[in-house]
Amino acid sequence: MQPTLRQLEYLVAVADRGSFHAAARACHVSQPGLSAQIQQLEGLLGLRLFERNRRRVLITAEGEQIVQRARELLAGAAHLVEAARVLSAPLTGRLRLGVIPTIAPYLLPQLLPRVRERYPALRVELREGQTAELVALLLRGELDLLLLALEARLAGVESSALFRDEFAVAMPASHPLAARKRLADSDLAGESILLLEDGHCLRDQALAVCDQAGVEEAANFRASSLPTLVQMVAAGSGVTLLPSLAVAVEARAANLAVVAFRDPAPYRTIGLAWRPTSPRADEFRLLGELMIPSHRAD
Amino acid sequence: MQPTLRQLEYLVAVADRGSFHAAARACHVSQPGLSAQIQQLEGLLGLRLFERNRRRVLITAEGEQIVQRARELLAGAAHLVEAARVLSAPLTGRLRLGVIPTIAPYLLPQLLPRVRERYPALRVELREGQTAELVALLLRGELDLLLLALEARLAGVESSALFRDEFAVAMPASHPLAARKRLADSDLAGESILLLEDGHCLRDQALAVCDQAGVEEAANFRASSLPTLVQMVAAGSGVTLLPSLAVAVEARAANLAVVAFRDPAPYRTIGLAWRPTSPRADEFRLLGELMIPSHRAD
DNA sequence: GCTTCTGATAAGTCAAATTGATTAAAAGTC
DNA sequence: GACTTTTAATCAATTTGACTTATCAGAAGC
Repeated sequence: MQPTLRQLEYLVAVADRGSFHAAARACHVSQPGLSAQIQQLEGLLGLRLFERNRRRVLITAEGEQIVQRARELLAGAAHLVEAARVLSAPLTGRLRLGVIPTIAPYLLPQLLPRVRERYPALRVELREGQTAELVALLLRGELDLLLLALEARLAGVESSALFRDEFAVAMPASHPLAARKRLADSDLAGESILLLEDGHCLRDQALAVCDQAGVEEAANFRASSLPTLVQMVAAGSGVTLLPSLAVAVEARAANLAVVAFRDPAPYRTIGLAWRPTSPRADEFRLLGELMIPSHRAD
Repeated sequence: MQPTLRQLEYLVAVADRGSFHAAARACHVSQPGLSAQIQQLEGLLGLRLFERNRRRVLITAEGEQIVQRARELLAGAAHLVEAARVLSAPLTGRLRLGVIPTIAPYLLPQLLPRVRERYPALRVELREGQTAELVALLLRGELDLLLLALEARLAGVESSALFRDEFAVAMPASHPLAARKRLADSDLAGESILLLEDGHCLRDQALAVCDQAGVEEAANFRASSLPTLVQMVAAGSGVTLLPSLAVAVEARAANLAVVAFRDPAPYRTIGLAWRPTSPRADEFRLLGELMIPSHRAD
């Protein structure tokens, strides 16, 4: 014979709360009803799941193991239902999206209206944060999907690349290199390079480019955001690397020049990430198509 | 809301058999009862799982995906029940054990009586075969547990080492080395080494030892079993490597001498292997304790 | 000693799964 | 072309079993 999912729900509820009464309340059933189901489950499995001391409920060692399996099973059932919902109506309901600060202000203004138009039943809830924080929230189940740079260390998540975002060099308009059409890594030699503060994955990627070019970061200066960084560059404090995504917006600053690298230009990879167990992976790939620039352009 | 496990069982049955009638028969319910449950499931999930043509049942693309998840869920439920059975009464019921031919005749005669004595409710069903064949059977679910040498390529299984089985050198009693107490690798130089035929993992391990010792296999001879190999050695055709496990039995051959290697002697690792998803892993480790020589000796 | 927890028990209720009989449609058979 | 067979759906009746309320017995706190 087989236990029912409901019995397993009750089991997990009692294990979580350490009380039949509290568990019954949480499951919206009466305590005797829940007790009966637990007893039936114990009979079915042939072992005692709880020690009842008249005063306190203690889970047995065997019960602990069964509870763990029950949790996985219930999660699987929830995923099945969620997968069905996705299949019957993809991209509807709530989608909690995390975006890093060096993407959000540049991609979202074009993206969100397109999403609203294409998937009007999708309710996007945004959260801006740095990669490490977003990944932690994703794995804890407080976010559904991340939009970020895939070069960062992404442990325990599944991801899909969307497009390359090439770096360019931003400098004061008066800078000697400002008149050049294209730059090589080596042209940066001797420049004072300004970067974002710690924690931004863009900082790490820019540092990697500097490493390769043999340039060092300017001491005593780290900006907390890209707009600030650009202002400092425009004010003549140095040069910086700017992702193409940000150029259209940030290059409007007065006294700023932006010059691209020669091919092959350094780049970061913009992509999506989700929990490997998420039943919505197909949905996310579909949504990703809206985010690719060639699609935005049409 | 949540589907019930029973509904998922019915779903899988219909998907497997392509017929409501056949599925109902297999589930021991009436066809209307099963139909009703499938309809309810479709309503619950909000999608059509089957296309009914009045004549033939076709599963939809969405249904296919749900069925796959349902299968996993049902397997998980079965594993939970199985785990409970193991917890309440470990080492009872049927255990289908696969053993390789270079272990079976030497370890089982002592092991099986001990198992019968210690776990009288355990019904051991034996199957002898080479590693590759046994692993395939294990993964297909036709065996529960393997007893073999862990040096072999074991993909997709979980394993646990039991003990080291050191190699010794078997030779004709008249051989010049037969009088030595211990041998080094280098003493084998110039010898004609006889080995088992292809497919035996013991052959690969012995070859590795020969490689290290710089000795080559004798051409034109490969034995199909250890006893044959030992007979050939006793008849003067050459020398061979014999695992300690086999020495007690095989060294009884007339005109045969067996000499151990100096420390560190080459060895193979005898261990157990099972499916990573098997709920009986704890049980297997328990059984493994009976197989360790120090335990056999008491 | 009283109250107030705890979980187990008993009896009755009710929703829902199931059954058997039947129907409608499609495909094969003569 | 009429007949048989087989399909899944439908309907009414039945049974099952999860659920409820009311109650009990033991343990702890005041």
